[in-house]
Amino acid sequence: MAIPAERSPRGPGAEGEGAPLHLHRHAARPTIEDVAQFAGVSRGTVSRVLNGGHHVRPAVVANVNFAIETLGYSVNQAARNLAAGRTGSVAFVVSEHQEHIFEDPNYVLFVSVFGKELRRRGRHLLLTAAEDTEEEIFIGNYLSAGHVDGALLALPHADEPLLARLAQSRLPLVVIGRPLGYEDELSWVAIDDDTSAYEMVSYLVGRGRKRIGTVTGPLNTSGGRDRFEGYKRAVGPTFRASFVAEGDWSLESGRVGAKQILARHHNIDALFAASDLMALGALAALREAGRRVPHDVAVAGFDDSVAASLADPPLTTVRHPCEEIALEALRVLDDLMEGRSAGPEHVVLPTEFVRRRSA
Amino acid sequence: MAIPAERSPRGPGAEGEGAPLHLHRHAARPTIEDVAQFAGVSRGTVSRVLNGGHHVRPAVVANVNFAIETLGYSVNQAARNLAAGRTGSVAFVVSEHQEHIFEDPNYVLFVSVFGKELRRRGRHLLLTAAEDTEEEIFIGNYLSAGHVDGALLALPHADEPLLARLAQSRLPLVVIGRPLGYEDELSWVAIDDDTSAYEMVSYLVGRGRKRIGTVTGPLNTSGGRDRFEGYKRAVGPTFRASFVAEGDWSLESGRVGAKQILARHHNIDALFAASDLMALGALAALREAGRRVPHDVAVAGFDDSVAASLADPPLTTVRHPCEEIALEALRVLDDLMEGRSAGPEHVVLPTEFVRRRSA
DNA sequence: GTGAAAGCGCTAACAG
DNA sequence: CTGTTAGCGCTTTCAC
Repeated sequence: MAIPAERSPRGPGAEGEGAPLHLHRHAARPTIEDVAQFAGVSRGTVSRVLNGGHHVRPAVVANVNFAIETLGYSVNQAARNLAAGRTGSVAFVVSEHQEHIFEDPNYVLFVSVFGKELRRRGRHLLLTAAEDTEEEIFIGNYLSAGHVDGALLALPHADEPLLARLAQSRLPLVVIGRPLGYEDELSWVAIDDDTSAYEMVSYLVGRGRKRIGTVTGPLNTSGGRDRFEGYKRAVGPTFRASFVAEGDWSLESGRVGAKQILARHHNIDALFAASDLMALGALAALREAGRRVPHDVAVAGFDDSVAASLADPPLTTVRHPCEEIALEALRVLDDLMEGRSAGPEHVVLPTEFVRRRSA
Repeated sequence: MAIPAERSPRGPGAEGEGAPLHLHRHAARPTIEDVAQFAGVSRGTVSRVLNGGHHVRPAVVANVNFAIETLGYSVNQAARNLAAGRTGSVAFVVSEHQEHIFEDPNYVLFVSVFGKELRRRGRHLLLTAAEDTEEEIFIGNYLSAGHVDGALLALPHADEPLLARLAQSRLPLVVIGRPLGYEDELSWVAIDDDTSAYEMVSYLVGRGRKRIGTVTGPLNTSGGRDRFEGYKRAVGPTFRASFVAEGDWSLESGRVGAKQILARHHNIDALFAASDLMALGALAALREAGRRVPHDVAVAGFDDSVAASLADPPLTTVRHPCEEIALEALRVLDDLMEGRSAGPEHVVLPTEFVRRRSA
C-alpha cells in the first residue's frame, strides 16, 4: 500500500529500470513474470490462463499462450505448490514386499497409470511399500506429517494396522478394492468380485461341468473372500469344502492348490482359479497329472492379465478393469483433495467375461 | 526499501501485532518460524541446523533439535526447493515398454533402491518409460525444460536418439551401463561385462567342456556385446559362429536360441546364457530335448537374479551388483547436481562368480 | 556464531 | 475481466 506513494517521486514506471537484479540471470528458466511482460499483461492474468483461463478474454488467453510458447515457459511446480499450499505428491501405498508387488501385473498397471496421470496434473507419484511393521510406522508418520496431498491405498488385508492409522488422519484417501472393515468410512473403487465369480462358475456349470474345484485367493482379503462366495453361490448345494484350496494369488500357490484338490478328487472336471497366475499354476499341475485342458478339466482364471492370453491353452477369464479402476480412483482422490466430495465415494466397476480356450 | 519509511508513523514493531492473519491458521504444520520461536533463535539458525548444523554452537543445535521434535516439525519441500532453486525431482528414464521393464528383476531393484534413497534425501523419483518416439520427444522436452534436477538413464541401445538429445542438455546425467557412443562425454556406472563373461566361460572350459554354445544379449547393447566378447576370448580359436544365437534377455529368446544351437550341434556340452532369464529358457529347451543339466550340458547364466536360485537346477551365474550400481549412480548424480564433479565419472563395479548346480 | 532481510515463482484474494 | 498485492516456508547472503 505504501509503495505507490513512495514511487511517485521517481515517476511512474521508473522502477522498471531497476534491472541490475536481472543481470546475473543467465540462461534461467523464464518465469511467469517474463511471460506477463512479453504478453503485456499482469502476473495474475498469466496465472489465470495457466489454471484454466477462466474469467479471461479469449484474445488475451491466446496472447498469453503465444508468449508461453515463444518463451518456452513451463510452470515451476515448487513455487506453485508452495503458493497453493499443497505438496504436489500423492502416495501409492501397498502392503507386502515391493519385489512381490512387481510380480503382479495388476500392480504394475496401477503404477504405470498413476504415474502417467499424475505427471499430467503436475503431481508426483510416491511409491511406498509397507514391507514390515517398522516401514509401516514410518509410512504412517510420513503420510500424516503432510508430505503428500493424498494417498491411494492397496491394502487388501482385513486387519491392516496402517489402514486403521490412516483412516483417522485427515488425509484424502482412496482404497483400491473394498477395504474390509472400513467399507463405510473410506472411499474406495472396486469390482463386484462376488458376482463376477458367480457368473464365471455358472458358465462352467452351464457347460455341463459337475465337479468344479476352486483355488481361492487369500480369504482375509475382500477379493479372495468375495470370489469364493461367488463360487459357492454358483455351485449351490453341491458345494463341498474338499473341492477348495486357499491360495495367495501366486502361480506356485495355484499349482499346489490344484494338486491338493486333485489328490482328493482325481475326477474333477473344472477348476476356477481366483487369479490368472494361480490358473497358470493349476494348468501346470493338471499337465503333470496328465489331464487335458479343457477336454478333461475346464480351467477358468480371473483378472485377464497378459499371462491369460499367453497361457497354453489361453485362459477363459474375467477382465479386471485395472486401468479404469486406476483412473476412477484418481478422480475420486481429486474430488477429495479439492474438497469437492461430500462424503466417502464408493465406485464399483463392471467386469467382463472373456472366453478363450481353457473353458 | 520504501516500506520502513511508511511504517514508522505507526511506530516500531507495530506491525508485529497485525496477527489476525494467523487466526485462521488452524492445525497447520509447524513452520521453521515456529521452531525458531520455540527454541529462541532465528529462522536462519534453524535452517542451518536443518542443513547439517555447521557453524552453529552444539548447545544451540541440541536446542533446535529438541524444538523440532516436540513440535513435530518436518521441512516443507516445496518451500525448500523454491528457495534453493531446485525441483526436488530426479528422473529414471528407461527405454522399452514399461510393462516389459517390470519383468526384468534388475529394473525392479533399481526402481526400488532409487525410490527409497531419493526419498531419504527429500527428493522424488520420476519414472519415465520411453515407449515410442512420441514419448521420447515428450520426455526430452520435459527433462530439458528443467522439471528435474537430474536424470538416471537406462538406455542401453547404441543409437538412442534420446541419449543424444539429453547429452547436449545441461542436465546432470548418469547412465546405468556403458553408453555405447557416449562413453567419454557422459558419466556412467557399470560392470565389466567382458571380463565377467570371460571368467564364467573360462570356468566352463576349465571343467573340461569343449563344445560351448552361447545365447547372447542384444548385440547393439554394451552388455550384450561385451558379454559376447568375453565368451569369444574364453573359447579362443575354437570359436564358431554356429554356436551362437542372439537373444533379447527374455526367457523365451533363451529357449529359442538354445533350440537353434541344439539343432545345429546336437552334442554341445555347455551353454552360456547372457542373462538368467535366458538361461531359464535354455533349461526348458534342454529339458525338452532330453538333455540332463549339468550332466550332459552345463548351463551358466548372468545376473544372479532371484530366478537363478529358484531354477531347477539352480543356476551357476555371475552376480550383477544392481543395488551397489544404483547406490553408486545416485552418488555420482549427487556429485554432478551439487557441482562437486570436475568431469564425467566412470565407475566399474566388481561382479562375483556364483557357483550353483547347473554348471 | 547468529540474526535480519531479501527473495525464490507462484496463487489467491481484493479492488476496481 | 484484469491489475495489484500479500504471502506460501525456506535458503542465503550480509552484517554484526
